[in-house]
Amino acid sequence: MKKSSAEGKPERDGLNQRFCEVMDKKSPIEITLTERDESVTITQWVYQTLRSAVMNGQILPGRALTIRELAAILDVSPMPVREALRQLAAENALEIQGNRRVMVPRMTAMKFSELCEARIAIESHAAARALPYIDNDRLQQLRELDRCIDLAQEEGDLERISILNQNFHRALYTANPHQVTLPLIESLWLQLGPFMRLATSKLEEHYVIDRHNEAMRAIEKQDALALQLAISSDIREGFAFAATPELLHRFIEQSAAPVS
Amino acid sequence: MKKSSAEGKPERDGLNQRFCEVMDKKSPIEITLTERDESVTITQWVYQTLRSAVMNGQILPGRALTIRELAAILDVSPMPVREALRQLAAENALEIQGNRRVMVPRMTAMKFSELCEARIAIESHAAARALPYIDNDRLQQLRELDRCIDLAQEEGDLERISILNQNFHRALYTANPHQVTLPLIESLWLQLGPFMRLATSKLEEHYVIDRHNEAMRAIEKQDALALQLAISSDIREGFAFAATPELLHRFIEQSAAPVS
DNA sequence: AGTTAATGTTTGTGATCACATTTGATGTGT
DNA sequence: ACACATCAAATGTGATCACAAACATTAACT
Repeated sequence: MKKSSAEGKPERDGLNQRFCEVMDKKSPIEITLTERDESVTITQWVYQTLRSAVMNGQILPGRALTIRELAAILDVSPMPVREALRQLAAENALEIQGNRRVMVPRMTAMKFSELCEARIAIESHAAARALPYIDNDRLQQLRELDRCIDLAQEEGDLERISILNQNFHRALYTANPHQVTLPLIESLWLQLGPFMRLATSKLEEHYVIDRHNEAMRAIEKQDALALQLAISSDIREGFAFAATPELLHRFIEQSAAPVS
Repeated sequence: MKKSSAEGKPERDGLNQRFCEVMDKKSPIEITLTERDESVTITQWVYQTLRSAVMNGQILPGRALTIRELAAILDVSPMPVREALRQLAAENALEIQGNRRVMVPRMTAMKFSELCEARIAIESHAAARALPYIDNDRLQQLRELDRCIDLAQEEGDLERISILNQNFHRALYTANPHQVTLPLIESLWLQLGPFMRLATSKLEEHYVIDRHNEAMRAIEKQDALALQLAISSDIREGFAFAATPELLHRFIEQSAAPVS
């Protein structure tokens, strides 16, 4: 089938997750590999893998991504990589330069600010639009997620906090059965990428008011304005660490490749 | 030498233009073909062609699009079609079902409403964010576009009105050099697709207040709220014809494939 | 006659090959 | 020593082929 190398390559045993690192001429690229479910296409698996890598900031901005290199890392043929890259580029997770080279877009302070404000504008809108559709089941689901987040916050499990926080927002917006903005919101999440993780890590320090509880009270009262305010505050305070231009600059510089 | 591929520059597709119609077992599919510039990759040309076809409502929703069929129509190999389809699907212009079949998503009254409200929320935000960056050049450019729209409106050139209207909005939002919402906005435009054209056609009948002029006065005064109001009104009144559930329903039914 | 099983066709997915363009290194000239 | 021309390796694009799953049609059976 797709196996062409006669070499006894290291078998993928029950280990659910491992790391693959390749030292290229440029900078090393490290991607978390997960077991591929046979029921999903290779392209989808590659897409999800690369998406996670971008979201987790495992690929540093400015680094040129080549199809063949990624194919070698993921141990697949170039074809699925090609399609996954194009899809991610269409979602603004990756950027195709004039050279037809693909890379993670570099972050700037202004762009970061714009992304945050866009998140606030769109997500508060999505929340208000979802409000009338929230039934008891959904409310209970949101409460459960909020509880889990609190739990994860006590344990300091940043990975879990980040994912659960996304799930909370997603569960809120998808209450609207005619939802059309979630793909746009997810695109913004992707572009904010590793900074969302930084946000959650800093959130633990400050441990501000639980805006999720505030949001739920607004939902119970069917108060759209209060809900929008809660969501806006949640997002804004999530990135409060970046309010200090100094800190923001440091994070951005950290992820910025040297100007070539 | 260097081509900005990501830029969707408005191409004058009025020159050599012919139609290609294919009668399949199902429903006929008719796509406007334009001359392919040699400096553009085939994939990009296919992408733009299919994108225009979707935007103009030349492909009726629910119709299954197959790679080989489109490849035959466009007289290219299946490969560029495959990539273009995936890209359009990532932009929510097309929808991939579980069957791995691709089609133009069907429109519903509620979805239409959600798309309009999303447009208003995001575009008024983008307008406000662009306001501080609008200089004299940009203002003059907007005035010129507004003038052209008025001209086209007198001539009743719907095609031209639609394109110029998009250009006006684009020119406004892109004044912000750190713009991040334009791709999201264009995704919404794509999803509204043929209805934007219907909107302009109906607009001619009513010929409401020129909201573009109102927007420009707001810009001159640097009045963000007034600008947001003008943009919101422009969008809402553009789809005012759909305010009547009866009319909206007729348009949607018109483009809805029979339930299979 | 209506439902189900079997079969031939179509379609998406993935792999491999060919080629033009770009990249990066090497060598040359002033 | 530095700028420029030259050349080889690498890369994206596009085409073609192979195959399994899905589809549509036909045949068989209750």
